Amino acid sequence: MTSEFPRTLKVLWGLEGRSTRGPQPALSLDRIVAAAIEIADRDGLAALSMARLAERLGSAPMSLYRHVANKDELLVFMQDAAPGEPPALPPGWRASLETWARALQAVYFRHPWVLQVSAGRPPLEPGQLIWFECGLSVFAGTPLTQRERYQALMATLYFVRGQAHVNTVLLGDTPDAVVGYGELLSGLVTRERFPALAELISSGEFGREEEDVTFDVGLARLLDGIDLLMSTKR
Amino acid sequence: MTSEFPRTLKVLWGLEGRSTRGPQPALSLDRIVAAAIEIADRDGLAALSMARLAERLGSAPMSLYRHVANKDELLVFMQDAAPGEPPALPPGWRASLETWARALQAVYFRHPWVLQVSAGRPPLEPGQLIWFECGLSVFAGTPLTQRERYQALMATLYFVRGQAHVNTVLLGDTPDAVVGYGELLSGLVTRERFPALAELISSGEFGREEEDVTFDVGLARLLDGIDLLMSTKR
DNA sequence: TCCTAACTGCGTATGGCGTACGCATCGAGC
DNA sequence: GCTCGATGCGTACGCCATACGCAGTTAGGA
Repeated sequence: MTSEFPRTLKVLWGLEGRSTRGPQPALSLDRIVAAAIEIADRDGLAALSMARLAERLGSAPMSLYRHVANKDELLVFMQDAAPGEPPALPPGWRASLETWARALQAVYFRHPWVLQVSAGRPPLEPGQLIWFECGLSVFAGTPLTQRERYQALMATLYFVRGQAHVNTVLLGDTPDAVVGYGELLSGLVTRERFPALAELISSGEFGREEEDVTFDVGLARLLDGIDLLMSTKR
Repeated sequence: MTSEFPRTLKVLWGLEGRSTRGPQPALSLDRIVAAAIEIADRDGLAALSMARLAERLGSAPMSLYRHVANKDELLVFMQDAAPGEPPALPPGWRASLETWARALQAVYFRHPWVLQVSAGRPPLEPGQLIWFECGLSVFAGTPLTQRERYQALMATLYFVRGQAHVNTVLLGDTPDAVVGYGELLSGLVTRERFPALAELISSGEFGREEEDVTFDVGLARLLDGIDLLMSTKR
């Protein structure tokens, strides 16, 4: 039955039998994945090459392929390991879902490259499913149907991923790139072509916040909407 | 004043003067960008190489660099051109914002690679600002402050981008990859380790929808939340 | 005890990629 | 007709993933 699983999944779920023959391995999958995550965290996914990874591990590039089928498989292993354990949930669905969303956002900010790897299929890795399970458990005891729970969780996931993607992958995590943005923008935005945008800029409330609360405000709106659905069913 | 703009922006906003000297250009920026978008649409961003692009245009790879500084600049030009014109908005903020969100979603589904290019800074391209302007104009006449309008629009943007990213970039647009997913999943998900997930699966309402309405349902929840904010201020 | 077979590490080589550099050619302005 | 900037592009370089095969190591079976 487990023979129909691809090799990658067998390894992830610990279904792979291993013989003890041969020399003591100097490399291990765990060491490789940990080092790869370190590189991707610090220098970005583009800086992660098999050569650089091998260099950091003190081995030759081709040695990695004894433990990893190819770079894509390595990315799957990294994606599975990066999120770690989901958070402990407080009582109440709303506080729980907010906790889940903030914890997931923290994962994406710690490991922005996770948002750049493509799985090509729905998640089957244990690291992904644990988070999915944790998110679903939020709705235990609520009047939502199974379908509605799934939809509410996916809406939250979409929002969190979108926010993290825009603020880490799209814009980069360097606030240096934003210096001079206001000047460039006002040099391009005319009141005739961009009336609403010009009004936003001239209101002075655009980008002037000490801390970006857009995530909090948007998440609160989404949770309000889910709460409204729940209250109509009680 | 316009001299402080980087070359890329000057070209995009039509601020670049061009001399008429020299031979008739066989290539043009528009042709290059259009062909690049075609390749990225059909075969994905990974399949877009300068060599392949030149081949499609019937020229040599290095000829492209007379019109484009490098591949990153080409991606910026593509990103600016891909969205096209924003939609015409119906009356009413809610219908307008929903129209804007659906139109944006359609853009991301037509050009999934847009979600994979990194700008590194907030948007300054005219093609991006037009959509931003259109989105902001939705809130004209509502009681929301400028900051609240910005936050509501960004929340919608996050949701749309997140949904599109998960369903095109992360999962791929090939539904073939989903066949056998349910079998693999139920082979891995045990009721002990994944109680909520197991209940969702056994409810039979997981992935059984003829058409995925998760986007519509989630968007409705978010709009409900924005509506609630608005009604408290009236 | 020794053989054998599995397993590890890795050197070499190939094909693709982005692109720096420089040369030949073209054609409008003087 | 000369000039000078613009265009097209051939060559070359360094980086990338990785196919292939060889050599060294070690536990289990004879």
